[in-house]
Amino acid sequence: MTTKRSPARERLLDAADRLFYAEGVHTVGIDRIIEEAGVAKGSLFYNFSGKDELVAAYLDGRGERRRARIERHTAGLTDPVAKLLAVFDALAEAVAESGFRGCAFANAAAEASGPDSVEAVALRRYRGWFDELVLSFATEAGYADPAGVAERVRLLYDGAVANTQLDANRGAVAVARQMAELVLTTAPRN
Amino acid sequence: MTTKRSPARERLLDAADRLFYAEGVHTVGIDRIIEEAGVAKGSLFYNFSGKDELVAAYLDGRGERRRARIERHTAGLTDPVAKLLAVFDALAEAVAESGFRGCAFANAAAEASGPDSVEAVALRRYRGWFDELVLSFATEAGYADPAGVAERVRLLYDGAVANTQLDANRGAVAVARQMAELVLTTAPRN
DNA sequence: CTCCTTTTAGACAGGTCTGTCTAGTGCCTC
DNA sequence: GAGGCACTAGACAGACCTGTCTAAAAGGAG
Repeated sequence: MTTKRSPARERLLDAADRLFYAEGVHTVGIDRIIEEAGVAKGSLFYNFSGKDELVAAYLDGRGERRRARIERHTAGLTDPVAKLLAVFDALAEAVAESGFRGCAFANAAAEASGPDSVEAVALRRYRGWFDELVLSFATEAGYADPAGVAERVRLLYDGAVANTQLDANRGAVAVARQMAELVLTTAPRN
Repeated sequence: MTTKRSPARERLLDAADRLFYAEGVHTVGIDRIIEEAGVAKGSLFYNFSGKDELVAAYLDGRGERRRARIERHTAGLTDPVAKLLAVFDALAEAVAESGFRGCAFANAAAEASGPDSVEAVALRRYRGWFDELVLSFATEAGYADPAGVAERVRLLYDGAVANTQLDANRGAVAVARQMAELVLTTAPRN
């Protein structure tokens, strides 16, 4: 009952995270993953019910790491406006890592088979969390229209992600942060 | 040598446009397309060299229609700032149509097999065109930093697309346009 | 009417992909 | 040392998917 995890499971998740993110959930088959993980095919089906569950675990891991990263950047900050800006700092850090290819959830959902697929469900869950987080910061900051402020911040965030991914524009996050700063300092507060 | 097109080819393109956009290039097989088009499988391979060419033709059509839509919204306008804002009006029109599911190029590229795939090539072509268009308007408007203005407009545009798609947020385009207006009226000019 | 292009229906081949199954191997614990 | 857990290697089944092929029909143009 210890928290010790089997190495096969971890190696599978590592390989899935790398390959699914870099090349797409649909493009990468389980044979590629078990080969990269150095694991027998049986181990995949022993640890996961199937590819779908592996995909779900991959997205869960991505979400958890994103949550942790934002947490790390907002921890210690008391000003909610600073927290909103720190979300962009967290993004800048993610973008700076090699192999950035946009939002894992958005990419996975783009190739999903339907609105009930694990990819679509994971996307909705992630977006729900993210929307709520930004809205809670905006509310905490005492803006007259917190939902409107949150919407603008989200729009800039998504724009930065898309622009980085589509145009390989490395400065997009900084620009978005700058624009967010403008929005946050000029929006009316209670 | 007339411009008359074979109905089979057109019906194939119609079906491909609908299905590929709604469900993804990878998810939809040629059997689905020929069935929806009411056409024999042989006709697909008679009119196209294979699925890749059909995908390329689908994306070409999307690009052409987007170009025409923006052209329609900017035609008659003389003020380049108004032209930049008209790009958002064109987007608003596209978003209002039922079944909007984000950028066809970005979605296709997300499930592409590699950087040399027809999807990735089409995306780069489209982004090149779009970047150039926005930059040319910004230059025409006489901004001190046309590239910076273009970058901000693109970021807002992409953010609006992503926000509409990911959050089913119908007001995102209007918000993005508003923010663009702010950027365009406050940015320094020569 | 005749030629040539386009289209049809469907069988078929060859590939890939997920998932199952078997038989056996370490390894840890009791 | 016995039993259960995690894992291995690989064959195999079954589904799906692209693309080919055949034999024939429709249709317009000269």
